[in-house]
Amino acid sequence: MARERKIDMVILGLLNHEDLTGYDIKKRIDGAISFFWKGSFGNIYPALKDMENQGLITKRELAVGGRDKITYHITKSGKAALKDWLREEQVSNELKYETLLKLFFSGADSREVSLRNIEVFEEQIKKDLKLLKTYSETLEKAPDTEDHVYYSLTVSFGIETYEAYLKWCAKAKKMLGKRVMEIDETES
Amino acid sequence: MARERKIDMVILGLLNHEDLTGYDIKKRIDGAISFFWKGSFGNIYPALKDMENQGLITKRELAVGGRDKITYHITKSGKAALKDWLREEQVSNELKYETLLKLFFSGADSREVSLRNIEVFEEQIKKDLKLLKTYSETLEKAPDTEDHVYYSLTVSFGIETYEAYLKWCAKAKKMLGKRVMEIDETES
DNA sequence: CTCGCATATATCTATTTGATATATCTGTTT
DNA sequence: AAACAGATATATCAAATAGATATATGCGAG
Repeated sequence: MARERKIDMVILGLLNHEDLTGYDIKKRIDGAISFFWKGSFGNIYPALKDMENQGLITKRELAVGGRDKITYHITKSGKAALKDWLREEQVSNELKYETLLKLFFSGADSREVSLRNIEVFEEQIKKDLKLLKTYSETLEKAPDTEDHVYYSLTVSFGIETYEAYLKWCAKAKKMLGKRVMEIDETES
Repeated sequence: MARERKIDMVILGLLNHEDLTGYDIKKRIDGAISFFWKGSFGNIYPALKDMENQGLITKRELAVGGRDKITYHITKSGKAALKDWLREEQVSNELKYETLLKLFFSGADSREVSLRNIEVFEEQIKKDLKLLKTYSETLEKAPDTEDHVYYSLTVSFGIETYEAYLKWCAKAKKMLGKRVMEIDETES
């Protein structure tokens, strides 16, 4: 990896909206963002420390009801770093789909196993698509602000691709299922 | 991460077909597989060592023309491990798209910047889609074997999703472009 | 014959992942 | 009011991955 810590940009992007604790940041990432990016405490907390040292964010320790709580705030330098990143043309877009990996090597086992793997994938996608559609419906009722345009575009990206996945699932099941039938016929 | 090293399964899947060197494995991963999985020397070579110790693969040192070359061969135990993995229902399917991350935080900059980011994405997808279609054409001319079915399914997955991406790009550009025009009109 | 590129193995650091440790706060149940 | 489950909150650890680099040989073009 090396060179550019992407979690920094996620954090800056979130703090650009509102001050947050590390825990809050994790919750935000686990929401709508999780469809295209992930984050864990294991990289959020160290990143917050580093970024504070670099002056991209500032710390505010609060004792809310006797409980420790560290809120972070984006600085001017942090906002500049966020903009610099947005304007960088080099991006990394990667798919990491174990289902496809399994399918690619499925010659090592029976068609039933491949079909089951496609079904598992299909079930997951259907569930996620349902969730995305609730996001979409909520958006339709919300006021048409500038931020909503971008949020809405990422949601529609998810919906379009997941619908394409489902179409592919149907085709794949048909292709593998047909052969299963043909073999059945030959065997009978 | 911990728990299950996925690179092991990629290696077993490849070795299930033919004996390969670490370098060969890297080349295979950088081919069609790279659309849904990645691998680096930094995890391939250590994995090969570990898996040999575990008895999943065996080493064959060859001195081809005085040059060192270590070929690996899958064992019965390795084949069993590959099957076990194929039959495991729990999978991890993740998208990691920096373009969507940028779009999500695009409220921090101008519409021109967002539009440019979508264009960069679109260009990359068009290039990749072209490559996928050459894979697809090659496949059509090839004999209709069992392994080709699975390879063909992964290729068609890529084609379908990339076409959905392009449709979304057109929609997104329209949505952002329109607003740019509206602002232009207000300003003039 | 030498320059550049492909082959080949290997290692290093930075980063990410996933799990876990620790402790407090809050709401519900008995 | 005690007991408990679950959410909040920070933090760290080991394992895995990414990306770069080091090193050396083979091979084909000019």
